[in-house]
Amino acid sequence: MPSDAAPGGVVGPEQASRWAWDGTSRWYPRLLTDGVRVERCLDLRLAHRLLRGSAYADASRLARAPTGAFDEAASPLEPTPAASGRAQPVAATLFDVDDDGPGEGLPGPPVDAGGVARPGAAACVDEVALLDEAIAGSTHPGRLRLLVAAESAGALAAAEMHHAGVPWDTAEHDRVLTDLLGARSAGPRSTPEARPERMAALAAQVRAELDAPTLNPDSLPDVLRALRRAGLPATSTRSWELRGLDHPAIEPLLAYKKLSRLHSANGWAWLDRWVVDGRFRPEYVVGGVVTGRWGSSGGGALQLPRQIRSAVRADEGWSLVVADAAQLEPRVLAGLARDERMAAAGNGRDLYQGMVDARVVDERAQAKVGMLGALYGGTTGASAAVLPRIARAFPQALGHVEAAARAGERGEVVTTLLGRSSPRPGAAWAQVQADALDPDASRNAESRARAQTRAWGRFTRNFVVQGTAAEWALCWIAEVRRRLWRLGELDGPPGRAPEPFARRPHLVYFLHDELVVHTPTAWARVVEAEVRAAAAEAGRLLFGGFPVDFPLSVAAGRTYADAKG
DNA sequence: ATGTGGGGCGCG
DNA sequence: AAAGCGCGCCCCACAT
Repeated sequence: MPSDAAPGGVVGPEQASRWAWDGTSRWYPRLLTDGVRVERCLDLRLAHRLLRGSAYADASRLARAPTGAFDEAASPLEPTPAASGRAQPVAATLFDVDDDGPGEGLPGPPVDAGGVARPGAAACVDEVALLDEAIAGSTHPGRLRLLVAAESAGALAAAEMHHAGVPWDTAEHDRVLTDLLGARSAGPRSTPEARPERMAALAAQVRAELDAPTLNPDSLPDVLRALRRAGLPATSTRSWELRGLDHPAIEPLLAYKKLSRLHSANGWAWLDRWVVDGRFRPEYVVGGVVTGRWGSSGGGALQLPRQIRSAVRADEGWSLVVADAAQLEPRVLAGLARDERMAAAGNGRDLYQGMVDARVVDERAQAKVGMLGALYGGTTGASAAVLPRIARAFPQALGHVEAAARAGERGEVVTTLLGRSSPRPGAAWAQVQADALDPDASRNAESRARAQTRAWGRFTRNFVVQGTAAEWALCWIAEVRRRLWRLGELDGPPGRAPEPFARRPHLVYFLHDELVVHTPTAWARVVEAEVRAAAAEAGRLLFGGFPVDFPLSVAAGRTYADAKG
């Protein structure tokens, strides 16, 4: 169906229809371009990938099915040829569903299978049945339904954030760059002359101090050679290693590297390429990370350095509400492991401070570093030193991640709360293990195998926590999205945000445990309350009545930097 | 010329 | 101060 026949009557919040399509990123952008917002969907590709890999559904027909169209990543549709002035046919299939909440049921039979489908409307219908069967026959149907619904809702949110864009103050960005880097150079790109003023000056200083007139400070071998020639025991050019060296070239070199990073990653070239009409529009890749976190492609959306966050600026009369979940991963672990003492330490307060108050550790910093060590599998330094105290205080929680690590070391699969399973180690992994078992194996082969085993254990240890935290975050963003839309439209003139968000608070940025809402300033307090309520709801969806809470730090401001305080 | 891999560093 | 997890992107060096 052409986009002007897009589902006018089926997308309002009072409607209960759900799109089932082979890729939200493929179909939703053009609906949004037409100002159409979809309340709910089932993303068949995302669901397929999740369910096929889930240990909860490993006995399903789906788990044994040969790979097919739904195993590949969704490719975006070709842009509509401008000349035709018409949208391509929509291949998604519309299903009628009961008015149940997310996770309470997959769509029923199709009532409208319109248009040309790739992989085909009929294939979509079959796929829905296959997925439904896999869920129904799984060990945890409720969890998998929730996961599929949350992942699909996340895909909608991701497309909407791309559509709305992050409001960007180009002049402020330019000011920051000029401030730090000095005047922009007029020299041709990819030549030393292209370096901004301050970078060029620092480069000259480094060359002088190292007596290396042609040194390129961007070249590792160059820098290493020059440092060695100056009698310094450098083995790399990592900042923290350089910091330990005593030589007049070090300070300008470190300063150069810092500026160079800003210039190359988020400098004027980035601004020209990624900010259009005052909006930064990154591509989010839902489920792009093994653990279920989102990835991004283009513009480094998930690595916006603090230095330039003052350039993220709400439109006139609008504000940014920035919320982040405090100590999300340890709290998720407390819920996952049903560790009541650990949950209690974080109840209504900073979890790390709670650990000090409960005399688990002496200082907040110890709590933080020790907890990170527990989550990541740290074995050295200050982290390892406090780990035993944390293990004594929270045996349930620590036992949970230890068990995940041991399973990984045995080459087994581990699974998040809602059912995302870790990949199995690859063929290379097995080969290294086999080599070590060979009677003639060298010391080297054995230690390589041991190191690899431990590394995979650290991966699976972290997987269950990071992955479940990602599930909490998906539920959070899905709830926020739903609640914001329910607030309705503000009276008065539309803002600069594109329809359908011109008069509505809307999500513009998401970063693992943090989100940003762009809202008319008059609504900032309301938005804040909704974002908090959504976090509480996410906790209930994952952990039911288990008493673990998820406090947020929330602030409103004109810029991202202001709101972060 | 173009692709690939590693070092390095930004984010959580 | 980093380490222990997960990413993306830059530059350079080196392969083709």
